Amino acid sequence: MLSVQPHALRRLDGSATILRCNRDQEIPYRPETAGHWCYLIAGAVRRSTIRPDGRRQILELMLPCDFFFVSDDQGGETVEAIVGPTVLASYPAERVDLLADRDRELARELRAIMSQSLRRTRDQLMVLGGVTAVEKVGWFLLTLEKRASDQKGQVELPITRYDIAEYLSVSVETVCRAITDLQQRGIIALVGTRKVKIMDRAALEERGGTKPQGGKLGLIAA
Amino acid sequence: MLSVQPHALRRLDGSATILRCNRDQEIPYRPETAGHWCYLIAGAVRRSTIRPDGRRQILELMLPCDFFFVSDDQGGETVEAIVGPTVLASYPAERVDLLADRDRELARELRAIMSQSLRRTRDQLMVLGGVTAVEKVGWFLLTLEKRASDQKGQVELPITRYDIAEYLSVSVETVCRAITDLQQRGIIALVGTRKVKIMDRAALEERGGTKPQGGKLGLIAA
DNA sequence: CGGCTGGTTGACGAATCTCAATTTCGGTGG
DNA sequence: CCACCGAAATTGAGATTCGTCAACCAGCCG
Repeated sequence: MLSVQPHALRRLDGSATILRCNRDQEIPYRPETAGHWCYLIAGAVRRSTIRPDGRRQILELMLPCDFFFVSDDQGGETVEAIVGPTVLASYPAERVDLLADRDRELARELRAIMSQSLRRTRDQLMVLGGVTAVEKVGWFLLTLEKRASDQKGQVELPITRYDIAEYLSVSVETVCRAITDLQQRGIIALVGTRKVKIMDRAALEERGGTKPQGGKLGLIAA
Repeated sequence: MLSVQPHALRRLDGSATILRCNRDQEIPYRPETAGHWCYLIAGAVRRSTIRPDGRRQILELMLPCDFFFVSDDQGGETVEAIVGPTVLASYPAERVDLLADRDRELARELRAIMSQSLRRTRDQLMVLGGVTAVEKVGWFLLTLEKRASDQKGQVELPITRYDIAEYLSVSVETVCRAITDLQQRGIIALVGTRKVKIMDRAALEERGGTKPQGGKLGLIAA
């Protein structure tokens, strides 16, 4: 995942296939490939897995301009579109590998992409780890604002409460209660059910604690 | 992190520096570098971060034969030895990058390493996510057995209960209680406090649910 | 209008955290 | 070799948070 399109990756454009997906539809792939890299153009995508107890855990959330890899054998993971029309560009892994073999810049950017994906996963891990439900939701809102700020201080929620719950590993009800709580304390304000205004960022960061470090793109910043 | 030393990485040996660390000592680095890759020879290493509430979260646990990256600017993360004498080989990032530019096989192996690190982090994330404390500990024991099996069905715990607690995001007391519980049900047996025999693997996997997928090394298995 | 999905709120119980006390283990010095 | 010390490990009791179950509201679409 990467929010800034690195320029070396542009050289892949020639081998791109445009995919359009509906809601809850798995990202398609051609069985003859070893997987493919995707660049998300519009919509939202989740990488998720099912727990033995039947609940779903969202492992990664992709938003427009993110770059990510989809293996054909996800080993229990599924990658699917979450919202209405989701559009993405797909690049066969073989071709990417071949290009990277000859293009050192591309190779480094691929490492940078994975590095950032790793960083985000670690951030998510830290949040799941311990903080309270309100803090989890607060962190989620801040993260989302950094990644997909509608306007400064305003976030359009691209996903349902259920998805948020599965992303943060809490029950839907708890997500609702947390949002309500933040609202009543004047830290956020809801516009409809899918748009959030951040009224008191400091409080949100303090409670959420974990200032999500959106992350510059270090060259191999693990 | 990688438990199998890929052979292309051997070509780095020329530029290796051997580091020896004591317990709780941060992995040293030279300020003039952009970071370094490390190959853990003996001991154990943790990558951790401090939560706003003061608690520490272990984000990654490195065991002998693991390969991992240490950035000089960890952005709040620290990487340090956990046990007595920890020995590792260090390779400056610049040199690795330069070599990877010319060595496609090395470049691919680097991607594979990061890919596995990502997979493990996702596994950990999933465990933190929802399961009960007993299941967390069970999963941890199984994972550890796969990565560092003393003998089959026997695990030497390289780290303290406190570290386990910080890795699994539960309190130390809860870790103890979980271990006691597993013992009383005959699923595991303790030999001293730092060695565990797995008596009933099936039960452990079932309860722990999440069968930790130690992970073969797919070439770019994201 | 009726059904359905998504969202919200309340009450209750279970699991975990916190605080506190106690025991075990390892090493260190006499 | 033994006594002693501190860190690690364990156990208990009470407080708190969160999940579950259940009811209810609000758009949306046929």
